[in-house]
Amino acid sequence: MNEVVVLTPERILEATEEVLRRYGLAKATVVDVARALDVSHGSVYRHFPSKASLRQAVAKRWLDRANAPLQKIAEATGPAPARLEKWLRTMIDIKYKKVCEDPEMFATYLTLAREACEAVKAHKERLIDQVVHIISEGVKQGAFHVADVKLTARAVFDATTRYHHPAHCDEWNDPAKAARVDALLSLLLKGLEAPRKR
Amino acid sequence: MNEVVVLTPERILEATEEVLRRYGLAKATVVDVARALDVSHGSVYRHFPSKASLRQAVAKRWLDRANAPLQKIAEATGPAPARLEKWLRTMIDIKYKKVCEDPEMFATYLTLAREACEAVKAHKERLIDQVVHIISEGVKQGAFHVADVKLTARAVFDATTRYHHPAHCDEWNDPAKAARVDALLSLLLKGLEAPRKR
DNA sequence: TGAATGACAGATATTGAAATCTGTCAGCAC
DNA sequence: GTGCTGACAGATTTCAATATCTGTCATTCA
Repeated sequence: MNEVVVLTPERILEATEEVLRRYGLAKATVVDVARALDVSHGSVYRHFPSKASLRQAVAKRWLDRANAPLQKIAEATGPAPARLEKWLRTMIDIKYKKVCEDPEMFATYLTLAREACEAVKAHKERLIDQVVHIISEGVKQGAFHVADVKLTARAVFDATTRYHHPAHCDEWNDPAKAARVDALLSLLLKGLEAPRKR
Repeated sequence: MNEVVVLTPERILEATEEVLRRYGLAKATVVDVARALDVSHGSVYRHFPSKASLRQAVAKRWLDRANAPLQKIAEATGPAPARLEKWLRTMIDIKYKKVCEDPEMFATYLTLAREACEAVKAHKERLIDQVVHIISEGVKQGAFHVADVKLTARAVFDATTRYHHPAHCDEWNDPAKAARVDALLSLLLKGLEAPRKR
């Protein structure tokens, strides 16, 4: 129907990511995004009220993409301990791969995420809900012995911070990383599986 | 003997801390330090080869002071589980108090620590050695069941990162912090105490 | 009528000249 | 001789003028 493609938020986000990739976070301007789309920068403001909101939307997209594979694991069936371990390893892997593949883009998204702290909070909550889901199934299965599932899920998430929080990404190249992750996960799973007494 | 107090590295460090406190990291200059001591800035360079080395020395002093109370706990006697818990809680408290009492100074030391990453590494190693010490006593006492003490000590240290690493200090005001720390420590201690099978 | 434009004001970033700082060293004082 | 000074060169930071960007809106175009 249209020869001229309509300007949608989706297309703008696409273009914004491209511009961020090319120019980097500091140099990327709304004018650049508009130029990439061959429209005036005023048009971009028709879809996003501010540059900040545009950046937030990009951050949100990124977080959503990172979330998808984890959601799948959380929703799967089978013994909870193995699933929790897989979930944690996958989260650690996703972050590690992101930073390896394109460290500059990772740094860009990191700063973006800092700005969009509300979106990050929501993202974290979703992740913790997934852990809650796995752990509560583990309790039902009799594999885990846990007093407060929500609190414990947070504890598991917190305990692995060192390996999934971007603040620590420059330590993810430690050659002993694999062994250290193994030790940590083994300790956590032992703690979850131990009959409760504390 | 001397009416004029001699210029020692110790006095220079003292003055440097004072200058950092007054002017902040960005504005503190070697000239300021010299002025505070009422000497020429050339004299400072007689004791420290560069501004960077002076900063590193200040960072090291700070880390050493933070280390002292923990060292004491590690060297104490008694049941290892309680001692480990106390050690971890003390580490968490020390950091929290530092950031509460004087957030600006904390930020200053944080940046200083970033620059002196070698000193920080050494500091961390000392801390982990303390955890190793406590855990290995726990194993001797039959309270802990652990395959690789060193690796497990690192795992415990890593697991608590969220509550002692300065990168996360802006989340230390969470009202649920106490409950979350409790849950985390309880999980870790359960993991250490559980008969090993993994 | 509804999307897009482009000129505009105020905010933010860049730039280059001037000021300040770092690090050195010949010389002074004790 | 030992420890300090103060002048100096080169590096870094500051500051203010200039350029660019953000966000708005009256106007255009289909």
